[in-house]
Amino acid sequence: MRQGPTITTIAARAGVSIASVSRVLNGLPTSDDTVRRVKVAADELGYVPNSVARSLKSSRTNQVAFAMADIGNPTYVAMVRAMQPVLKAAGFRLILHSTDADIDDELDVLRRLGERYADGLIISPLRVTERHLNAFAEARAPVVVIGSVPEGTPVDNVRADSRTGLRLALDHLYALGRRRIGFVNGPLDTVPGAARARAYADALAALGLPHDPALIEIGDFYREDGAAATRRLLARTRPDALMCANDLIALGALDVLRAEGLTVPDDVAVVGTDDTELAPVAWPMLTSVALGSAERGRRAAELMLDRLADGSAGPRVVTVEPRLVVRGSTEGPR
Amino acid sequence: MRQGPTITTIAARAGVSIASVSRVLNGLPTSDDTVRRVKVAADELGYVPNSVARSLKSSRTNQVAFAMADIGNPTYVAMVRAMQPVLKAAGFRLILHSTDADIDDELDVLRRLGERYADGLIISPLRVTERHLNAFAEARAPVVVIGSVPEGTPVDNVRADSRTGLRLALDHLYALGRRRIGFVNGPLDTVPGAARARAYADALAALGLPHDPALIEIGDFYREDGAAATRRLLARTRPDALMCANDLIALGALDVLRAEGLTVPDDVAVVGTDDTELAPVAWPMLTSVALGSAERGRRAAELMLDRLADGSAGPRVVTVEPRLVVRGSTEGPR
DNA sequence: TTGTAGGCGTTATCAG
DNA sequence: CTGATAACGCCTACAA
Repeated sequence: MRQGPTITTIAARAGVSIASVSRVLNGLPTSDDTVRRVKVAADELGYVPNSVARSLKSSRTNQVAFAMADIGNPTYVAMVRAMQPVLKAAGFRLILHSTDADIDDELDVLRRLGERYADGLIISPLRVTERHLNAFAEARAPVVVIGSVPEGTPVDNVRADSRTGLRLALDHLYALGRRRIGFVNGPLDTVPGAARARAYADALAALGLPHDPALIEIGDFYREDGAAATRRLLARTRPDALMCANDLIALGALDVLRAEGLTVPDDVAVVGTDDTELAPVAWPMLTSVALGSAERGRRAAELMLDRLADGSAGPRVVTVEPRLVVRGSTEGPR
Repeated sequence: MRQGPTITTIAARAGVSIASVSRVLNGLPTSDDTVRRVKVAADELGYVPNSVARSLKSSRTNQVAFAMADIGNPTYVAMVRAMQPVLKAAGFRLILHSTDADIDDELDVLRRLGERYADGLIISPLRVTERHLNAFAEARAPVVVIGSVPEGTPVDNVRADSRTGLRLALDHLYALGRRRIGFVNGPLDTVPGAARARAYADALAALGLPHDPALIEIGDFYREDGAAATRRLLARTRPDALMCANDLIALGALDVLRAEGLTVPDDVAVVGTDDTELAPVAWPMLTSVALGSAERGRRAAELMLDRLADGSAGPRVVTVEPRLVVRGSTEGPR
């Protein structure tokens, strides 16, 4: 763990100037003899270039940061997992920020971009406030947002298509003969909560089903909240299907339905959202709307790399196609 | 996204030298007037210090890297999640490396520590080879290894205690009257695979149960492999309990048992290992040996911070206490 | 082809 | 208390 050699060390050892060392190391035209001596010296000393010095000179860190609410959430895990190989292949390291969806924390991450510790930031805020929009505009490095932002926001944007996603799910339930399709959503002031509320209403309308407020319940995005919300919903009405705003909520719904002695999917079909790794673990396995977390992560990383290669293009919007993954919680037992 | 101001910009604006600016920014004794002028200028310009330049000067990056096989694995997710707040509180950023358990990749990460992009590396290799040990010795920055390393390896080390963990599990099964306790393990040339094989044998011996090779089967650490291994095992013998080397394997076992028409836990009790977030999602909920992934992550981060604060101490070994989390897959159907 | 020198943005030392 | 100035390690004109 001794101190590493620098080009100065190598220059001394090889009997050449630091400029020559730098040239050899960067493959610039140099005499064969010099090349040989430098390579030998560098090899013997186990030279590894100092990336900090390089960054200071080049004002490039080869690091990209990703900020999300909670790395424990399977959706973000899927994103990270998909970003990683893209960034790595391009020679970038990935820095992870967990913000607990705390707005000040998120703004702090954006402000700190000014420290230039990363070349760009991919961020997936649960809520997008006015302050976020300001911070996006003021950001000192390229920002890619996962989750919809208003038209005209000066960032690249990767969005899910909840609208089509819920439409797929409700069509599927309708085709199975379900007509009283409940909806257990997350908070309406979050990006996904708001989007999914609209999407549910639209899908009902498209099917010509009535929009019955008794069939809608709201909790937070976790299993316990989903369970509690489902309990409240069941206390006042009896759906034949439950659309859930994410997989954790759906797990909570399964818990409650089982506790109430209702059979899934015979009595009540259940659909989750996000198609996380949890969906095929549940029993019955959970039918879920895949909003393409992995692909959103991948696309975000690609947008970032594009942007870093050529900063001039206008803000781009990429929408990822949803897919319905049908499993036992809607298709019948087993 | 304009270029950020530097202390030079501020100095000019405040009409003082860059030295004074630096002093004010670092809270060193300065006249009130200078302080005021510098702060105003810095504020107006939205100054944010450049961390790269700071790093070059201080040879500290305030970054810690974590290398693991696959961020999709819930065990690593738990570690990352636990490291994050510890590092963040100490002002460190977290860099993530996913190596796919590729040895060359892991060695590369170790070698690149010489680039000084991070102050230290936490690594959790699935296999620890001779080359790893060499690389640990040669590393240009502090290394903390999660997973056992041989005595005398010059790194801090956080280990799980599979031995006690499996002992807890087998005692539990024994107490429930199970006597034919099968074992579905992962590859024996991995750190956890080897440890768990020994631990299983020891636990059997302690209970005075015979070590029957027919009850042991090996696959990889994934659900499909666990299912296949369980199928092979059931084809030749009939256990009344299955100990599984991780939760994914246990899920595969549940799949196969269900398919065979066997009831869990009545016919066969099932125990997983790692107590991941998947355990309480399965049905029946999975009893699992918690080897403290989160705590191992937390402790590793703490060891790293200690080490960075004071490099002189000898290599330390921390062992995390296991815990058996009992759920429906052993205790009876709810 | 090679070496000298300046600069990336900070911090820290040293005179004044 | 303050300002010049020299590092940190690297890259790159520019000059030889």
